[in-house]
Amino acid sequence: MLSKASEYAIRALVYITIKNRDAVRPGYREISREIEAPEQFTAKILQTCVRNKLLQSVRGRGGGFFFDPESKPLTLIEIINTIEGMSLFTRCGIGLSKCSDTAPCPIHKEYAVIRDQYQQLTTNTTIDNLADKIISGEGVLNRMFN
Amino acid sequence: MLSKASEYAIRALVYITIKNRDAVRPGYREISREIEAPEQFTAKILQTCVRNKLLQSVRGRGGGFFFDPESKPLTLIEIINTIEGMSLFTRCGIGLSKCSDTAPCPIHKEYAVIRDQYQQLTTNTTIDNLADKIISGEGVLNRMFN
DNA sequence: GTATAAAAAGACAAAAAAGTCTTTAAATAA
DNA sequence: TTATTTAAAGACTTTTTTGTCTTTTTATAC
Repeated sequence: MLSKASEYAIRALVYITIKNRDAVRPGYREISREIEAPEQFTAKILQTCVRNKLLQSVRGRGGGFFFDPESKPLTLIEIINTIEGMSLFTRCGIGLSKCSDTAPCPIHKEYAVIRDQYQQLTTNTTIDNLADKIISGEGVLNRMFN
Repeated sequence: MLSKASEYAIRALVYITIKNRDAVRPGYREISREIEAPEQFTAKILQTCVRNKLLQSVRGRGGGFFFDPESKPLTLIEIINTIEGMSLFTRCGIGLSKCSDTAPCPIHKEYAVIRDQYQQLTTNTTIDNLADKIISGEGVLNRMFN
């Protein structure tokens, strides 16, 4: 299960993407309100994204967050890795420190299948994919858009 | 991802099962040592299991933990539910409070598939299944058994 | 230039999870 | 009966995660 920080990050970045498509650069107040996440905590998470070049920002009047239109699509796994690291995709299913294909825990194989599927999903899904679904009405972020 | 408490619980209960098959009722000191988990924390987790009737114990000299041989096989999901609840199997993939089939988050369907597979795995896997694998040498708990 | 509006930064606080310590209760062996 | 061994119980501590508050920096508008 993702940390709250990762969840907020994904929701925030989807929101930013949607607004950017209308040439708007939202600020963290608006973002946190719309994705229903704590304001300052959202700000801090977005700072982390900016520091790690997943996202850009401008300060001052009329500032806000935005994506470089030139940059390649951002995958969920990149965000997760930035916010909480990769342990979700590497950790043993029952917490053995030295579980591996050669010395597997008794649920290793079955767990690895599921864990790898999740890794595939987060690798193949981009923030743009999610934004598309919101805009097409296939999915919901929280509030409605207009 | 499971909490550490759930991981320790599963490992401890597998260990107890294996020892019980040799008519031995291990204590929490031995258990925690063998599964490489903190001693008192393991004791507390086992207490929770006993209180919730997943497991039995006897106090005093020669006491320890054991399973009622009459009781039906214990599944992983029962243990997880006892230790940390079911949120792992119900929570939205990006943390939306009101994500559902009718108002799905943009990754709802794909995430639900994986989450349900994990639920199936933990529902269909019993502590005995894991113990069997250890004994047959297909899997490893941590130290070797003899 | 000055006021204003925004993100950045960092210290701080609260909550949750993980882990420890000490005392009590219960069972057995002697 | 008494000593010993074991689990139970509960208070306590530490660490991690989550969240807040205050100040600083930077950009823009006037």
